[in-house]
Amino acid sequence: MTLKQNILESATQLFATNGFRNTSISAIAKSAGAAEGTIFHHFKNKEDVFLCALNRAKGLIIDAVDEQVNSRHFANGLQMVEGVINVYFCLSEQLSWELLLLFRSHSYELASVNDACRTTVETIYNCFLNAMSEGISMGKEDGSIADVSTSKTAVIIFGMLNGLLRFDIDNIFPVHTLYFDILQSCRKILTNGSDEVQI
Amino acid sequence: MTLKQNILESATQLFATNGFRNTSISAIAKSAGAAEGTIFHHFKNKEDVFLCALNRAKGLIIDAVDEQVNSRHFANGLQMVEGVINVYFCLSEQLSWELLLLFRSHSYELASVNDACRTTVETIYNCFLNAMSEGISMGKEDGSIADVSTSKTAVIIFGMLNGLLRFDIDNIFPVHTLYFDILQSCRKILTNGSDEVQI
DNA sequence: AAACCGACCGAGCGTTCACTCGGGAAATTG
DNA sequence: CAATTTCCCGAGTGAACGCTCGGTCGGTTT
Repeated sequence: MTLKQNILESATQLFATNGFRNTSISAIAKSAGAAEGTIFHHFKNKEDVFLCALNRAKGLIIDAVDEQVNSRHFANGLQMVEGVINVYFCLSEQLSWELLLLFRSHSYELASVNDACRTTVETIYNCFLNAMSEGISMGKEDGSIADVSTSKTAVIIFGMLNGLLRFDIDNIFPVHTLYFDILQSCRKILTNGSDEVQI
Repeated sequence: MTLKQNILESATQLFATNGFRNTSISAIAKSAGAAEGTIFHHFKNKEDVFLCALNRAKGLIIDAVDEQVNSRHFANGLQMVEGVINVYFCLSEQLSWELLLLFRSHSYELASVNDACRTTVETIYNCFLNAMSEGISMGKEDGSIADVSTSKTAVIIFGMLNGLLRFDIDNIFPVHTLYFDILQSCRKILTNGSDEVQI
């Protein structure tokens, strides 16, 4: 582990927990065991640190999705969608710092003025959405999913996961205990009748 | 409109758009047409300004829900739930500053250490959740809604709305165009079969 | 009229923080 | 080995900002 990587990892954790503005360079330096000057040797400025941390998170998230979804085989489309949902829940624990970083408002605010940031954020979201869409269109062909709009349904289900996960993060409701209920709700959205809904 | 109210309104808009840390007292003062000292005459400190703005938002939101849901009569439970969903979408435009303020991370972070803030945030969320729960249990009695867990389903649907609304706010997807698709998905969650799903 | 009081003002203070800079140590190159 | 580059350090700087404080002004009370 090089010092530069160490800085990025510390920055990820601190930005994720305290936000961009509430995280000082000196705090990152202390956490990474580096001097303040060292950070500005490796990165242009504080914003660059955030961007590089977000890029690192993008790599980790995409790799995880590739490994746990894209390289796996699913019996049918519905199961693939459920696989994506499951991966998202798992990643919220395995890569909690990285997802928290993505959820920070600074990511979106920076994305609206910085092209590099926008593509990074979009890439992460599309990674999930594409996998979800692929599962839905596969399911529409093999009959496990009803005739719904692929892209719209993907956005709705993904938005639902995001909203519920944020409830968990923000300590509003312990949504993790609702995993099976959420899966059930997603099945209802994807299948029209109750006949196909079973555990 | 007193100067104090003016300050709270300006604070709401600035906190909502820029966040707590990125909003300076001087900016609020300038926007409200007041001097910095005046703000500290009416409020203990910057955090107090935020808290009072959040409390003001709570009042506005609860009044709106009371007026548009609790005082209205619905033909059945399902329609009441759809009414709550509709109100939530409407409020995201009518009271956009107030909802944005609630969505700011500072609200949750402050809520975890400040009792007054926590009850304020909880009150706002419970306002929607209670209305939703009431609609669901009513629907289970009149037959318009299937036999689902009232509280769990309320959280899931509300979480879905929250997640999708944030997609809109964060400029990830223009979710407002999906209103009818979202309603349709909620109906599927609330009713087991496709027989009851119709526009 | 005198005393009082709340609303309001804005200069000033102390702190925090992003960023610079000059320099040292280690690695790389010729 | 000398020269050069890379990595790393931490004191110093200037700007931003939360908050204090002494003061003015208009209305109310005695």
